[in-house]
Amino acid sequence: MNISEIAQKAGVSVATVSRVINHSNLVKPETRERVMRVVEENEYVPNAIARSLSVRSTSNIGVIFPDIENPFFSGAFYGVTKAAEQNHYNVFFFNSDENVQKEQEFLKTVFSNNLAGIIVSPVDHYSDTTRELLEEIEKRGIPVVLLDRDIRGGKFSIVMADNEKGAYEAVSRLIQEGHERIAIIEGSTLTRPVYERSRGYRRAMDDHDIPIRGEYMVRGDQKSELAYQMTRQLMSLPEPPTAVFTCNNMMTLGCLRYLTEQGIMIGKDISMIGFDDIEALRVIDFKLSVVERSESDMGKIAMRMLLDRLAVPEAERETVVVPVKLVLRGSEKLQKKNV
Amino acid sequence: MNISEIAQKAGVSVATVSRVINHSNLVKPETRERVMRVVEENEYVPNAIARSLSVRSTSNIGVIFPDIENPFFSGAFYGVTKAAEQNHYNVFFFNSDENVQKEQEFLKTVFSNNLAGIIVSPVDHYSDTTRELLEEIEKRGIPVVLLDRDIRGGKFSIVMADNEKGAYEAVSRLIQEGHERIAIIEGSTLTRPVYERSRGYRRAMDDHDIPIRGEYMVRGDQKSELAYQMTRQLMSLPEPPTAVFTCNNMMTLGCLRYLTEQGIMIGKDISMIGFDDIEALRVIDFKLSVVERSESDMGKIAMRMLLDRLAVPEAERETVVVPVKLVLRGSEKLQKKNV
DNA sequence: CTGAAAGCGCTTACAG
DNA sequence: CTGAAAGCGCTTACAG
Repeated sequence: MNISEIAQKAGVSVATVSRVINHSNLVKPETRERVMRVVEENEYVPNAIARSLSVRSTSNIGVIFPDIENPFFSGAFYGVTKAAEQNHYNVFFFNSDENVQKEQEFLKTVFSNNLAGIIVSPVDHYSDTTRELLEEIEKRGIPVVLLDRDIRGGKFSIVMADNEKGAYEAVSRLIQEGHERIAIIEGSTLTRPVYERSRGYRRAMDDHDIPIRGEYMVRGDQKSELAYQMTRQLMSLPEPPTAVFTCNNMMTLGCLRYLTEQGIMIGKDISMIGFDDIEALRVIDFKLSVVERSESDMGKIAMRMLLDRLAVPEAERETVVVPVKLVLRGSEKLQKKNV
Repeated sequence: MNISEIAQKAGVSVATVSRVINHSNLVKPETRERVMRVVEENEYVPNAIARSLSVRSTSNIGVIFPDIENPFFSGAFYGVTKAAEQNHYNVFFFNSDENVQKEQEFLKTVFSNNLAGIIVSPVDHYSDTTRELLEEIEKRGIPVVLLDRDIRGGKFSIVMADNEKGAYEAVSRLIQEGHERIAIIEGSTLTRPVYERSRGYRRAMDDHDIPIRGEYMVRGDQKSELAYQMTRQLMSLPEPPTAVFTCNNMMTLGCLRYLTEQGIMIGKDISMIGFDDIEALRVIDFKLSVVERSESDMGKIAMRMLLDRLAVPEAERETVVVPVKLVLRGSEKLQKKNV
């Protein structure tokens, strides 16, 4: 069933049918009624592909995240789909797997798929190629909104958490508990959130006149496995840290795995605060203190920003910072007083 | 940059350019070379929308899952995107939120978006409307693959876990540990996995001549919150169960939350086995025994089945059952010997 | 208010 | 091996 069959059955031209289904107001009420009846009787649904080709844009947006299995991203993705659905947008999803090449492959399909806009968490803060691709996309009138991560030298709309503040408060708290030997597991510095969390760490240390020791700043890659190894490295130091701040939830898990395997008790033998809450641990009342934020809100806000840009293309790029909250549950403390 | 500009620059017709980019072999090598050079110089990428309109199908598949934040589904989704990417398919994602209406809304967009195929975990096993929509979709030549859940009276390809066996083994194990008062938190019976897990429970009880007590079979809705309440109901019974089997990971979390809040120790005061592993608990060596399966494999297999159907449309519908594994970590036991 | 016609950017029988 | 032309199903100036 296509538009010309409907036109024929309703005894009008395809132009008129098109006007009716697009709610144009230059069509006589009786005509509209007649057409609508035929449309309903035949359960006619216009072909979105043909429409897209004609108007040269779609109601499809693209989302490119590095790791959909990370609860932060699945939460943010949920927020995006929710907001998209309410506004009658469809969403394409691409998993970049923390791989710049893949990300760029996906970015190149934006044009051929005529996407209306994209939401991206770029893999590599320093990738000029990604930045150029994103700029090219914007130049062609397709708005880009970054989520959580941004990119050096770029001037894009972005929604992010108050990373530095979260880290600052977490580390300050550890200091208040009497710690000086505080480690940070950073994740690759390729991302801005990690950079800001690292800065929060350093500022907290500086403000409390605690010297920063290079061997306490280790670098993972956002994933669990490397954080596990980095934790082993930290704990093998001649003078191991007495507290650890981990920069994201997957790395928190890797760190916990090592400590658990070694029988090092969290909140007893070592103190710990992680960035991002971990539902399963909260549920069983495992005393992990965390910096938390609302993932799904971040997704909704990103979609909202995209819609705004779509409505007013020449609007200013904006930066939205969502609040974080330090939730203390006990792991920031130390029972053995060996600090 | 479109096909006719390329044709002009290369001094050939658009038909020839089309043949070149589609790897048709009826084009002279020299011509092909000349065209390819122009294509590359101009970084020409064909418009996928126009191609779709012309060939009346796309390289886009749709995925409709009830809850992307559930690690089972985000894992399966990861598998789907991975396999899709390798085969140059894009994926649309819809979150049905365990809501039949939303699911059906999405299903209706399949035609207008010219999807090549869809992968679905239907919300309601008994929804005739959903079944009819899926049948309509197949009738129009668009293959449907169900993942994890199926639908009554439908005849679709499906990939699922060996649910009954998993439940049977879990419950049998609890019985071996000496339990007779074993509860099951079922989730809505609207889904087949839950139905099969329930059957595994009953068969295990029957095989060991343990009478099944209605008050021990309670019904959640796949989500955490209701499982929490059902656990409270169970534990408030005059004769509360001594062991619990939970039918999915979200319900396991809800159940754990209640027990933890009440200070009921898992593996000490009560025994427990859940369906689906929970990474965060494994990492901290929380002794939860579970029935595990590979989520991402299920996603990959679903995509593989879809591709097969796309390649051979008249192929038989198939059912793929992926294996499950009972992983015992201690929560199946009971330290207080009050069984 | 309505229709005829061109156009969106491709593909593909058909003819040569 | 190659091109002219029709067609995919819409939208939208243009003319009336």
